[in-house]
Amino acid sequence: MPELPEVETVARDLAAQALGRTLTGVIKLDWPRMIEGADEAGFRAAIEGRRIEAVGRRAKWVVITLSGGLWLGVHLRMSGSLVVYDADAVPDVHTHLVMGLDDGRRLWFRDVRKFGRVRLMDAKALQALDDKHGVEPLSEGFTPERLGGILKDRSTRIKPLLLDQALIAGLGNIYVDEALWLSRIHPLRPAGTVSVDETTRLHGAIQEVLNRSLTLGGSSFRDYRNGYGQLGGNQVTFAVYQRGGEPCQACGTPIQRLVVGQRGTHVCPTCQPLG
DNA sequence: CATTACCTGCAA
DNA sequence: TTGCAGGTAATG
Repeated sequence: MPELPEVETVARDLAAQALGRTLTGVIKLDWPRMIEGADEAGFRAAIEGRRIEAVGRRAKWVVITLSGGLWLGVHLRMSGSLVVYDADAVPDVHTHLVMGLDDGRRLWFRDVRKFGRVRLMDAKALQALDDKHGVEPLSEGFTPERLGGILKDRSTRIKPLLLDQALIAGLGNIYVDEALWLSRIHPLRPAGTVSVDETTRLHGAIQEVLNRSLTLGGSSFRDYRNGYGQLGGNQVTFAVYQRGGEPCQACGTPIQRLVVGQRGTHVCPTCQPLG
């Protein structure tokens, strides 16, 4: 899914629409396997009557703070969306969870591929979620030096390393390919061979591609929708992602598609030399 | 480190 | 019909 800019956009959209609202209960739940942290009955009972006190993001999780010390974590994985609709909207077969709000509107979780998850958490589970994720790449703590420390002495190829949520939280396949192109680093480079200059470029490129996408409301490659059900606008800015065969916008060389760590990967062989 | 599994839809 | 899709966890 949705990587950091998309999840952040959804969280902001939900905050704008549902902050202070109370959940009246579960209106539809037809795929109980997506619920974690409680069984179906427990989940239904737990959310009813809870007020939405905050909506934020950690890594690729939307984190909804409920009254009474309970949190809902929503992971959209590949195809999920989390949207507020009016009461008269009719959920389709892919909408697996609908929760009522006390103003009559409804919060839908839709997920064609059913990989997404809704996790009911207490304070301890929330802490565990936080602990298993690495530095937020748009936070003050993410400095070029911090990135250098993550890359240092590692023989792992740079792309799978950047996708490791335990090290840096929120990057996915799109923004890793885009950031590596922008910093002119080949995805197969062993992380430890990336120079200080390149690390500085990569740090700036990661923040640039994420911030650009945030400004445009995220990238709708396929299923992504924001918290209003609308498409994002950042997909038109892709330099390499899903552009295999097209000329590199910097040098004209055809963009190559390869597979790295089982993921489709897009690279300009001229701008991002391997050897 | 690589492979498999989880699911469905869509384009080639 | 086959392969591919933005993610992650579990398993050799």
